[in-house]
Amino acid sequence: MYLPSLAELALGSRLKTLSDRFYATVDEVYRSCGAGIESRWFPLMRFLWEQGPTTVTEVAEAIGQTHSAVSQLADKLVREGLLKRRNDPADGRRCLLLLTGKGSRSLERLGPVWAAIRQGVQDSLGPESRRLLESLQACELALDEKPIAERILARHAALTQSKVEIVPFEPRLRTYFHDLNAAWLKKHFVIEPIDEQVLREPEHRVLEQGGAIFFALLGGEVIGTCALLHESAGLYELSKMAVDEAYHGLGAGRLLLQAAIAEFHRRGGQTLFLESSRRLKAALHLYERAGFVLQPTIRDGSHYARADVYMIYAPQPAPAPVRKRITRLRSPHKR
Amino acid sequence: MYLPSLAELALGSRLKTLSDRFYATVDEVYRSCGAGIESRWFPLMRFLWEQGPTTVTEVAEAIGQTHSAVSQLADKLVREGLLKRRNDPADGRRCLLLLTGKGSRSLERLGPVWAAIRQGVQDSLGPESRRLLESLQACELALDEKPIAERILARHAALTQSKVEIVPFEPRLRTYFHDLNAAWLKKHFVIEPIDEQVLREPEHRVLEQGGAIFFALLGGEVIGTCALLHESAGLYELSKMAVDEAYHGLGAGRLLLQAAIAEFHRRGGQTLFLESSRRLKAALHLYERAGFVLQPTIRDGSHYARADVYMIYAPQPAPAPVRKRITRLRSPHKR
DNA sequence: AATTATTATGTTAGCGCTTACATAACTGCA
DNA sequence: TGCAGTTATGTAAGCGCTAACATAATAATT
Repeated sequence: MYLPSLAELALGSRLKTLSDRFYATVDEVYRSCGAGIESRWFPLMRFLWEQGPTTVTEVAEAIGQTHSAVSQLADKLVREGLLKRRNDPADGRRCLLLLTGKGSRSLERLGPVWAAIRQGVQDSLGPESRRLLESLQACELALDEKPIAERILARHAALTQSKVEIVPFEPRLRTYFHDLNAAWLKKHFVIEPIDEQVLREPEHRVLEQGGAIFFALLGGEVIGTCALLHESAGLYELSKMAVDEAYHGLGAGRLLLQAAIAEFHRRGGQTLFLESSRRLKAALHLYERAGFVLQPTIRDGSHYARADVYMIYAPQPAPAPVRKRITRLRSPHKR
Repeated sequence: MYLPSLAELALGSRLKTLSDRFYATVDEVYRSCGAGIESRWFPLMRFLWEQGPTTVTEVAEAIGQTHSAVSQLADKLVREGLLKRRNDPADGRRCLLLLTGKGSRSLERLGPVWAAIRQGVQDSLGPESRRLLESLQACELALDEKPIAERILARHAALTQSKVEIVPFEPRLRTYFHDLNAAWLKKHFVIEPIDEQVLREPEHRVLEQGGAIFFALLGGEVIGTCALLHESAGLYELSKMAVDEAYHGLGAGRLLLQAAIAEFHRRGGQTLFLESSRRLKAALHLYERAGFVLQPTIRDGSHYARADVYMIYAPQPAPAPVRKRITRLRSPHKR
């Protein structure tokens, strides 16, 4: 699934889809049971059933819709013979909606169906059912309290001031090194044993071997990381580069690369390479712009099963030296 | 709010509303930031940005939409100049969607906006943000695994077999006596001190005073309750009647009333009365059908501030005696 | 009483999406 | 090789809802 990776950014889309699925499910049940009503009619009809004749606007507020929606739905239900409209004697503008005998009778027969729906949903979702309802209510309250747009714009104003900051490894950030990398590895490939070792013991596997690790911070939050591995004298590997997907586009990747390259120079390195995969288009683009040059072969003795791209850092316009032994490019895993 | 009381029955409706609110919020933010894109375009564009040129169907699957929706959205984005369509050389049926330069540039500028959206949502929802996302994912997985409609229909088949069952008080059910009543009290009124006492200590306040309590069970689950209070010699009060809103329509209310009335007779009671409120239309209707008759006055020395209806059990067609002292009917609380 | 707001509702155009269908291109098997 | 089935996509009609407007009744103010 792609949408979950976008977290808060695609909530509208996911909620809509889920909503449609619930509507469709309930409609299927109603059809199977010969209920004679549709899922979208339910809030209106149920409300009238409980509360008796009610004006359009009151219903609309109760069921969280616009008055237009209620008015139009009412027209349709009148045509179906489930509803009547009646003028409010006390106020000529108002229009009372009330169930007809047929409407009431339809609902009265639905008791067992509703119970079954509740139980069926609970069966399917388990304890998640309760949690979803609680989250929903909390969100509704939060939205009512203060429009989120305000907070977002405030955050945006703050963000355009603040910059992504690059810091070196600290023990308390170790877990981020693992989690940020595990996210993209799991999404696109699998976590190979060598990955797990490096990610779990960065001090031992990276720092003590003469490498370095950097983190990208935004407003104190860790949003990305990358490692410079010391392979052998003068030979370094750029690896374990990861930026939280929700924070792509802030330039964190570019800054991490720059930091790693600066460190490579500071340590007097001679060759800096990286291995990657053609599937990671955005990353490859980033590497190119930072001065890495695509090699026509994969690296001899590659560390990773997923590697089908080999790049060498060569900031000068002159291309980096090409290795003699030519290996056939592995084709990317076909989906 | 009315919809939350429907719990699992109105999920579609609530999710839809929430979805629309998120869309609207994000659109407002995009407009304020001059982003030049709309919230509904985001999943498609972001996906193309990350993955490069992709066919319509692949995009549709990734972002959880139909191919038609993607195709139509693509047309619109092509008109906006953000997208290009290109024929797949390898397969003449396919159509690759890819961002134009303008499209890519629009997205590249959005990094800080996305970060602000994430942070803003988290600010507003607090820890609920994470919980909502987790619940969402769990629901999506559950729906994918097995269609809920099947389970609901299975439950429905079982329910139409099984019946609502009425049982007397047991200590282990004490909490239901409280919770079921607290639900409607809180929804329509407030919990008065006398309510709290009776609900918290039913053994002391009801049973030991010569009263009785009944519960309605459905498939072992407690869905309703009601109490018969012993007021004085021969005088009983029907009170604390509550049925879980999601299980209205199964006849639990009627059965509870019948049980209480039978108990009243068994104990040789002479008068059985109840106090209620005009706002509880459905309940009043139920009382009438069970043989209670509306009195023109409220009860002298009423127990409850919310009471504006006084009914006496008089199963014969002959009306119950009317008290002498006439008190003005309190008008219902105007909303 | 006359006026100006406010409130309640219906109406219209349009958006986003779906379903159902149509069409074209590809695949596999006899 | 040819034909049936499958796959990828576009198109049309329609649904549910919204925003924007129109209208009428009521409430508030002068």
